[in-house]
Amino acid sequence: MAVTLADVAARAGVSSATVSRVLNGNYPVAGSTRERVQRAVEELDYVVNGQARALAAATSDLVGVLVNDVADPFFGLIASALQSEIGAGGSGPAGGKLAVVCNTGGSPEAELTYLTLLERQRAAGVVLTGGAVEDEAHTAAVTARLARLAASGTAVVLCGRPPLTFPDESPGVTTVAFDNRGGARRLTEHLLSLGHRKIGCVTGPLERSTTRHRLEGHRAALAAYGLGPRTAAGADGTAGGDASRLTVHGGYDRASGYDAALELLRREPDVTAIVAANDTVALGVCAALRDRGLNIPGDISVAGFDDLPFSVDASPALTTVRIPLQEAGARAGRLVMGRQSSPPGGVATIATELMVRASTAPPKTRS
Amino acid sequence: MAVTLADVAARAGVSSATVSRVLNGNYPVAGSTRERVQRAVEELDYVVNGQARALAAATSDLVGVLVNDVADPFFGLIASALQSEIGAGGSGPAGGKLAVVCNTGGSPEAELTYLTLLERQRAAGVVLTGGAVEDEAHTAAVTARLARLAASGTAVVLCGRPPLTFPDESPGVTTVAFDNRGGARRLTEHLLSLGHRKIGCVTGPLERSTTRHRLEGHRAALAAYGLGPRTAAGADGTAGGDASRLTVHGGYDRASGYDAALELLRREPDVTAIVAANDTVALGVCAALRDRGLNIPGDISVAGFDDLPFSVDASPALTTVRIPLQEAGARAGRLVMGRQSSPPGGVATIATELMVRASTAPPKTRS
DNA sequence: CTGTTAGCGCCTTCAC
DNA sequence: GTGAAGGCGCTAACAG
Repeated sequence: MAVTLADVAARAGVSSATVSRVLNGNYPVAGSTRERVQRAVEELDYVVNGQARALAAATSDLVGVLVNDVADPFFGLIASALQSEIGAGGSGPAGGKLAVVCNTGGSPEAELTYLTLLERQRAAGVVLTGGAVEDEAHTAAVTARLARLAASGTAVVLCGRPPLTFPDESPGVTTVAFDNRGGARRLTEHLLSLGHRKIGCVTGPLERSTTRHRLEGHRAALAAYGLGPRTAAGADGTAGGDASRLTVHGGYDRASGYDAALELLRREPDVTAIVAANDTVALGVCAALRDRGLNIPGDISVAGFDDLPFSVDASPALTTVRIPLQEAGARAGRLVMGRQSSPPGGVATIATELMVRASTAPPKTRS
Repeated sequence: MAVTLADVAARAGVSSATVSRVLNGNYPVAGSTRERVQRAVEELDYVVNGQARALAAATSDLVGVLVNDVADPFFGLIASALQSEIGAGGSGPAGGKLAVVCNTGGSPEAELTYLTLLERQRAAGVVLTGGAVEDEAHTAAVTARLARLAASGTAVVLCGRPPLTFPDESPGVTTVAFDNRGGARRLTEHLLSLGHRKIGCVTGPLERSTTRHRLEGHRAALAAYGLGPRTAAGADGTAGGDASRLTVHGGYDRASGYDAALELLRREPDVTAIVAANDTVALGVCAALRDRGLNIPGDISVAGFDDLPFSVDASPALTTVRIPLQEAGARAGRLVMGRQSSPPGGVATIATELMVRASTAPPKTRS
């Protein structure tokens, strides 16, 4: 079948150990011998067997990357930057790993299943991206799994999800977190400062950390303006500011945005602005508003989140909160490769930036 | 360190061979023994060593996916569908492979490098996506490499690139091709039928097969309308239809579209329509036209290609050619897994569909 | 500097 | 049905 180390050794007239040394280059070998070996390798078109090497050396060339869906630009950008970062570099020890991309679809079970598959492969590292599902049992399961991976030498990095707390001392799991809360707060403050008071909120799935953080930021901004949610008792829903009535939950997809916008208009026709769960959802919101004959931002302002590439080309260009996803992905890549030291406390928080564009404007003055 | 088969065997009071048989389930084992083994596995939190298994059984759980860039929705959609297809299914033999995503950035060298890395890993399959670089030496190198991979049992699938011709009998390399030529032709015919005669063409990188095919389709449509490129001799550039002057090459990115549109307007201010290399480029074209104060489609019509998700939300909604990328990716996944038989001739051509939306309209009548 | 010798952890004929 | 033994291809001590 395939040519092996022994074949090369035979052809070069040396022992297989010598060939191994030449290949790995981390051991002194005489120049003439080295050349002979290299020639034999070329002539035989020899390609090392990574699995055998991995088994013998107890190393791995694989790094797992868990994403909800690579087709979603949010994850695509992270995965791309990450892959480029770990794939580059020499074919030596700390360079040239392969990225194993796993679509979990946001399913906790899939997450655990892939974690098992990666553990099977004795992956050199694992990166979990995107918001976490905030279910106690699942969090515990993931924590335990990651602790085990880390303990067995797998580098574990969290990117875009909140840090995990481990029972024992931190097993070296590092986190690249996004400042979703701060970004959301600044975004809502921007709308408030424009004069909006009835701000609809189309959020993501209830159980995800990203959803919660963005919602918290939004509410914090409202509260600072005295528009916090009132206690349910005695609330009659007359005055503006009823946070729960102005909040609609949905998925992180365009269709959810479309539906949620219609629902919002039904509940509160006077809404003057809508903050969406992310840019994709915002596009759905915009489409719904247009279909209703509403002008953006003339009649209603709309804002997204993430600043995905298409946002600037949307109609109108979307006001949003920028997350430097490629930087984050690259950083996660460096961390998982051990090319960059872990930040103090094991958590690096990536700042987010408000991008004011054409989809937000002061509310229409009442006619 | 990690718990091994032997540990499980010891705990269950059986031989390691028996444990192996229980795990793989492809051999008769007594019910009681099986239960004992399974309990031991659970109690010890045993996870098979994929590398050792791969080495011993000469199998692999890895499928390589070469893309230009996963962050590009075109590739992201293919990769996503592919991953979901191969990742699903039981953890048995023909189910549950891991997708190794490799960003080549369109570089021939990177392509070969990753092919080597995947060969190292003895990948179960390899899928090359997107247009090929049409360089003779490189094509030969890739062909040789793929022939070797295929010969050694690796399933090789081409997705979105033209079929390769192998010196010997076809080594079972199957191709999922896109009808770029037909799609481009119908798109340009659409513009011609609207009355356009000076149609600018912003194409992709010269050396890529996708670029060539789309350009061929475009030119075929023009030729059918008697607007083919005139022979250089005696051409004075007066009449419309000078294909080369109306064609600008660039990359497959937004910035290229922006620049190319400006260049096109410089060369030929009377252009009434522009077909772009793909949707991303089209967005750049639209941005440039807007910045020039031109209305789309009032002053100039613009069309894209691929029908990426954001195209429908562009301003105005983009007329484009739809390629069912997820279907293609899923099919490539099934083919590489051997779950679907190869099409006759080894080539399946995916049809493309013209999507007429708001960015194209009849040309403005001369004032 | 180079060859020899053991395994890495698992699968897979063979016997029983 | 189950155990014993050999080997997958390579690396890593250990001698020399």
